[in-house]
Amino acid sequence: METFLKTISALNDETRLQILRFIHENGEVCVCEIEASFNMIQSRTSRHLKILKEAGFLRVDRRGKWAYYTIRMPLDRFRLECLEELSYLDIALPHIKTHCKDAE
Amino acid sequence: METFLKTISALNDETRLQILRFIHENGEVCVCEIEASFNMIQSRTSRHLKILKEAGFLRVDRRGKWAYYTIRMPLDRFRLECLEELSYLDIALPHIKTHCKDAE
DNA sequence: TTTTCATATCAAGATATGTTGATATGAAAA
DNA sequence: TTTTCATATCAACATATCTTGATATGAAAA
Repeated sequence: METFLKTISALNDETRLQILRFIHENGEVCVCEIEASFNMIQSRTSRHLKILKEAGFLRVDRRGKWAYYTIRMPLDRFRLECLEELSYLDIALPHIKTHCKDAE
Repeated sequence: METFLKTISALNDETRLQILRFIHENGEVCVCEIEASFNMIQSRTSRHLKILKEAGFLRVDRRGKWAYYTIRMPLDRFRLECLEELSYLDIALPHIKTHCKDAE
């Protein structure tokens, strides 16, 4: 019950649905790429990623100064269904951009 | 997107998950039965049923003074998946009771 | 080392959602 | 008709969640 509610409440936000689908489509992305692509402030980006991670949708890989997020695999049946349903939705996603010094 | 969020947010509440599963298990129930079984005040019961109905999970059938709620059929794939996932959860459900005058 | 950069966390305010008690509606019983 | 009962809705308050700006952490660069 608790786990299910955590999964559901992670999906209960338009921004997170966009981020989740963005990662699903772009593969591994770092926080600064989401920040730049969505034009969102850093604390907000970080918070949403944390919620998606703790709900079991994402995993992080820290390399150097960066944190790379990907869809956690394997996903259980229900989360996979959610992701699939998400992929059918009419969501306007930004193109991937970056602003890390690293990339200049 | 809007529809998906409505579906998700309807599930984002422990009370509604209990009610949804209660109806799934008991078939057609009237508002007063939920009220009595869950020992909940009427306005609260009514509000949650409305949210579940507007999210596409339930349908109402009004007969005389009573309103009978059932799982809406057919359910689309995603809502069905949610319902199935719900059926696996460890949720303590009350036994069905009634308090309608009608039943005395 | 000190500085810089990417990310995480926290506190405060804004907004959304849930609960309750009171009232409205509408159908059947008296 | 008037009353009673089942249900719906509303207003007020309580609680949860989101957003922002400030600060903390930790790794690489200088």
